[in-house]
Amino acid sequence: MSAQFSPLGVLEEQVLVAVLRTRGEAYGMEVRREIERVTGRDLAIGAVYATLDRLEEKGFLGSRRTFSDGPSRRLFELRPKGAHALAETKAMRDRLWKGVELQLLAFSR
Amino acid sequence: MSAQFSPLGVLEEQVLVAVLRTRGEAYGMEVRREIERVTGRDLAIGAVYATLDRLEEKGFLGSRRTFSDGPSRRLFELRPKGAHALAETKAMRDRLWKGVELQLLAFSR
DNA sequence: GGCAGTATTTCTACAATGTAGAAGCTTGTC
DNA sequence: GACAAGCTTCTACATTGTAGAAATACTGCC
Repeated sequence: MSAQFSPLGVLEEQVLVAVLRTRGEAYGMEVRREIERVTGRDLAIGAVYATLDRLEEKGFLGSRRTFSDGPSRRLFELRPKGAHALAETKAMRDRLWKGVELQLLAFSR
Repeated sequence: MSAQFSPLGVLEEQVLVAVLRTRGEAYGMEVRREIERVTGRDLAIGAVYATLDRLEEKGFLGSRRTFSDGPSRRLFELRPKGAHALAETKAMRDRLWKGVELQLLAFSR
């Protein structure tokens, strides 16, 4: 029997999206900055790396080192498996939220 | 200095939305069924109650017991604080995803 | 070459959230 | 009162999230 899909965690999702957003520049510090820019959260850097590591272990991300210029970086890139997880997570949530937004607004009045 | 906003967890959000979706019928078993219907996840019932409890502790939900007909239920309702957290969580994520959706599609090709 | 400063990653320890399943309570039925 | 059905509570544990300090490597300056 097939294991059912389990959605990404909140930070996992944020990190994965930030990797997409920073295409080609997706290394730890920059991912952290991107999340800070977009969401306003200033995460501890350890939180970001821990998550990047876990996503790599799961095969959602790949990484390689750069040596060329400046300090060596660990560049991450999205893998198909990660793209899939991201899409599923989003689809699941869209289904959940469908029609609820208005209700939430109505509630807030 | 004000503590920055920290988004709801995935299950926390699902439970809160399910409470909205099942207005007036939002008790543990029904919330579980609603999440199952919409997302396809069949959660252990313990997971749902643990989350409901935590959300109540935080003041995001209120609950009261029903005695009238059939087995006694614990009915939950969204509180303003919960509605606020839900809206913030959604807004933060919408900002994050803005413009990325297409990129994700492009990636999948 | 030694030093200070900057950028980045790694490590360690812990807190919060998510998960599962069994046990317990109530009500209705026979 | 024994049993079944529906719902909630409890206990124990796994995964994810969080923080900050330590380590590493490069850069420019003297």
